[in-house]
Amino acid sequence: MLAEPRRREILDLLRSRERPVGDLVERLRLTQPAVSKHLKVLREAGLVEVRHDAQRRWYRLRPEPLAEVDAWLAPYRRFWNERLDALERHLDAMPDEPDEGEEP
Amino acid sequence: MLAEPRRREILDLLRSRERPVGDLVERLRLTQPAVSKHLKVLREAGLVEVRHDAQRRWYRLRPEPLAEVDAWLAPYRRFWNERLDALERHLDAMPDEPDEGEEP
DNA sequence: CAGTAATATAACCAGACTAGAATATAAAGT
DNA sequence: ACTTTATATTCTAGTCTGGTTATATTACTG
Repeated sequence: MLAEPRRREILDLLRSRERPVGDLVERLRLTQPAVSKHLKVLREAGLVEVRHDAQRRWYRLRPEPLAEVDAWLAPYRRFWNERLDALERHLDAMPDEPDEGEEP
Repeated sequence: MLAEPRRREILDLLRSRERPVGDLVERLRLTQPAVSKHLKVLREAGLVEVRHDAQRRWYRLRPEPLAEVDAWLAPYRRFWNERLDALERHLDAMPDEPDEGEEP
């Protein structure tokens, strides 16, 4: 889902402002159907929403689902902060100790 | 990459402690080759690292790459916080207004 | 050294995914 | 009503991916 680079590009573009499909087509240098299909996926995942204005469809970002990703990430953030802190303390305490590491 | 549910499960398991492959195989109820392949992907993405202990391979989490994901997510976090704040203020200010969007 | 345990790699397959071309739909403009 | 503009959908072909079975590798054990 967020692995798809085009999809991430779309999200990045929508972060600054809402945009019609044609605008995204230009910037991504993809065909219009391809973009529409990505938008469909993003819509169904709840990551974007549409506003109809005559024939134009304005797409914009929706915050909630990314908050979920963020929530999933939260425990990892704790984890890596601990580890990095520990590393810092380690380096700070013993600045010329050889590394015990196992590199294949 | 992180879209893969099995891969996320593996990461979740490794968050608590380092584990040998067989342990992951049991818990995921997947065949051993499948797990080994996921681990390869995770290794190449730098998300996990291995320690050799006789025939056993102990896998453990590496913090750095998730920090990158977090960094990618950061601007979105700003975005949705703003939006949710705005929504709150909106609901607070006009408790019985019908819903409609705001333009840039 | 033969045998076994733990894991990795190879070969293969079925389903999912993406992109393109062609076509359909929807709303305006004339 | 016909045409144009903007977007969606369908069909199809190629690629990617995750899983399985079978085999190889690596390290301990008798």
